[in-house]
Amino acid sequence: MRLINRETDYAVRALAHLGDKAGERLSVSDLVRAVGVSRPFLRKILQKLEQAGILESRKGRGGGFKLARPPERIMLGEVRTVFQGPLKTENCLFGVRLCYDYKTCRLRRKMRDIEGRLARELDAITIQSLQKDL
Amino acid sequence: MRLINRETDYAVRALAHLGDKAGERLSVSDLVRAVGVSRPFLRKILQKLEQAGILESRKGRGGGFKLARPPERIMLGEVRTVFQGPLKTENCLFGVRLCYDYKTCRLRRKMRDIEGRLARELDAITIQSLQKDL
DNA sequence: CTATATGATACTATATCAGTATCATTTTGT
DNA sequence: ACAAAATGATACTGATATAGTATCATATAG
Ligand code: FES
Ligand code: FES
Repeated sequence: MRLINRETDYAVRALAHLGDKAGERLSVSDLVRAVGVSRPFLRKILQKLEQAGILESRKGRGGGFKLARPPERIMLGEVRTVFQGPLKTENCLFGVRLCYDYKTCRLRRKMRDIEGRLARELDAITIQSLQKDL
Repeated sequence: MRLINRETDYAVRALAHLGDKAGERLSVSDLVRAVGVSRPFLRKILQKLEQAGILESRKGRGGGFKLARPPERIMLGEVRTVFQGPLKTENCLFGVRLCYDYKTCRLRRKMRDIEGRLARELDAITIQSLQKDL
């Protein structure tokens, strides 16, 4: 199992690069160079980040993307959720269906605690902490 | 992302049921009843557990499966690894390829720590702790 | 008013997950 | 010996998630 997939990976690299540039707006071309991934794929990723409110975009000549917030307020956990969904499932963390006895299930509580801790740890990593020029 | 998939789920239920029976050998038919999953699928799961050294099997009439170890020495993390592979990847936890600068990568270390903690937490949950008759 | 940039969306390919089917081999009871 | 009852090994199929591409619409600067 991968905790972090390709889209999240590229997203974080792009965000860290934008963080390096201290709030500047960059074009997809700039980011393609920095991240090292195909242009159409990165475009899709950036659009998702924009929809999630992590990036702000501007269309037209001279357009591009900039961070919607300072890099110390963008968390790895949040970025991960955009591309891979939340860690928690609604009812039962353990498989799709319910256990034979949901009410008395001890594992459910334990797994919930573990996933909660994991989520907090992922949220403790900010984009700022991943910038080059720290 | 699911921390635990279906195979691991069913495997744990089967193991917990075997634990309830205190080292008894049970047939697939017994376990199908206890776990509530199709017979061929459970068979595949049990065979993997046998290959992993978590179950012992006996063929032929009156055969079946029993725990290869006491339930307090079978860990959720180990079972999970049988079906979903290890948490850690060799080089870089972050995506498939290396970062632009592997040596100076701060994220790699952080993710390694997080994954390490997660693995320890999963290993702290034993089959015994999930048995009905605790 | 056009070149340049992103927005929206649909499509394709590949990998992983979930589940089924089949035949071989071992063991036990008669 | 032999048939019934069990698991072993393995190949196959369908569904879902991941990874990536392609196309046309829309906004903006000059
Ligand atoms: S109710 Fe889902 S693991 Fe127990
Ligand atoms: S080297 Fe892989 S995340 Fe940095």
